[in-house]
Amino acid sequence: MAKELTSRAENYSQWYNDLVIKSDLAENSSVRGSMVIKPYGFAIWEKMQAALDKMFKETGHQNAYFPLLIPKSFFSKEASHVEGFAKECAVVTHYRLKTDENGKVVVDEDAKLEEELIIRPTSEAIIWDTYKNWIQSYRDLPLLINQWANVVRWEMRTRLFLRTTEFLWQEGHTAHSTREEAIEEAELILDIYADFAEKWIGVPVLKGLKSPNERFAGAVETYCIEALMQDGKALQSGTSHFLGQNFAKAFDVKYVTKENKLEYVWATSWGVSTRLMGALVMAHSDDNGLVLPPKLAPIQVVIVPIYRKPEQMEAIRNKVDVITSNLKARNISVKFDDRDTFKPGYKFAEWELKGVPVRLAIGPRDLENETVEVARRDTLEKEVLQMEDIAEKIEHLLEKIQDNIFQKAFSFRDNSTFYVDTWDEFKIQVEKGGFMWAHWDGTPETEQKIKDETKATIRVIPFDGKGEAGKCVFTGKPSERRVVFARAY
RNA sequence: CGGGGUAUAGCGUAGUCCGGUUAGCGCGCCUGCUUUGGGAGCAGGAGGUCGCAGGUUCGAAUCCUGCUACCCCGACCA
Repeated sequence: MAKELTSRAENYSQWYNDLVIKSDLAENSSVRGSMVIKPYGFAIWEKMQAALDKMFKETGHQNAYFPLLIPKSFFSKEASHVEGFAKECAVVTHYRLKTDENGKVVVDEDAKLEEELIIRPTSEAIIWDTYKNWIQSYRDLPLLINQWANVVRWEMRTRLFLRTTEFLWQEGHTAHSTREEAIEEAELILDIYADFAEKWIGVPVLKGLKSPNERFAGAVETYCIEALMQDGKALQSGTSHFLGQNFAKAFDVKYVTKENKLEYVWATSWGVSTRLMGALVMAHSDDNGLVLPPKLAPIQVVIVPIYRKPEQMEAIRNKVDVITSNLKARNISVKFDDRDTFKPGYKFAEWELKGVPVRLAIGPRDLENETVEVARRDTLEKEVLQMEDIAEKIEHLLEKIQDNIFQKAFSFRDNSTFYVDTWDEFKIQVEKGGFMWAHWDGTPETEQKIKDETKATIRVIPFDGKGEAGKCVFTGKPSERRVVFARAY
């Protein structure tokens, strides 16, 4: 294992890359733009999945699975949807390989598909084509389906977790009988996402609407949660779309009302992806490595023995067995690092790099005094505690850590949030990073011009935005409320 | 897709300009002994089609031609 991590101050983006690789979350694969998620990283993703999946099910959603390959013609049905994704679709054109005269494997040109298949960049098309058959009556509604899947978007430039060619996500697709109910659904999901981000990942988020420029292709309204990373850039962390009747009309999905009238259904779609892993890494970690929120850490407590002789190790092991079973009884995941091939100092550094929230060290001194050294990853503080009720103390400590990293991220965001009223201020602040609450005249043209000049976009039109009126920071035209600008990932 | 760069062991690199013994070093890996409260030390060892394909030459990691892949900066994006 390499010893040094690039520091955040030195090169934030290098730090992020180093950290993801060195902490064993993921690595680049031999496939352009696609990563291998390694067991340690995947364990975190599985915990995210489990928590979200539970929340979806508790709110009446069911999981299903739809095909990876989508006939090309399906994409031409919703015009703005195609336009949004056309430039980044992988296309399957043949179904067979053969060996040529030089012994090389080549595509068999005789095996050309009648109609090309698109590897899903998102599943609206195939799902709405299916829903057409599932929905006839108001009794079939609402239809609340979620899918855990992989999708492919042929991005120009990729970064581990933040943007990869193939990524894992969940996508919810719901159908409703009224506009109001669909909007309610989109908002409900947004609340779930925000809750998950804050209570599990420990990342505070702003909730609100996207501006028209940033809206999902085919949506009437896009809701989002937006987080702020340590380098002052924003990360869109989840989106929930109110699709109106766009997809119902494109795929001809109608239902009969109680009054025996034929109506198009109302729709939503919503998703979060492995990008959340990127948010997790960038929000809390430091120059020593990952800092994982206890609720998502694959290993919550690691125990490092300190010993010289085999007899000491045995005495420690006996003590550790007791602690371990007490912790497990409280649903706390523990690892006893009894590898005899590494010294304690090495192990301390390694588990720090991997972000394990709590580390216990037990040596001869502790056995003698009935104590244990407890180190917390978030603050790097160490203290020696009495062994009595240790499991309970650790359980409380984990809660405290979960809370502390959220608070820390919250005050970071607070200190990186600015009210900006003039264009000069805007241009200066944008270089420093952070969320900028500014007035905007509401036109896509102005947003585009601001983006062209500063690379900053409207990240979110927040729900809790103060209703105060003002003048657009760029054009000086009247504005009803402030919106949040930032440079984004 | 535009601009720039790189390709040598699992990883990071020296050597390339100016061709010449057996391609060197660090990390990691293997074996042994000593070590263990913040990234151990010593000794020994294994590991290389020098990105691919041609060419020049007595001789190519090094020079020439073509190809490929990857990285960085833009435009695009969850």
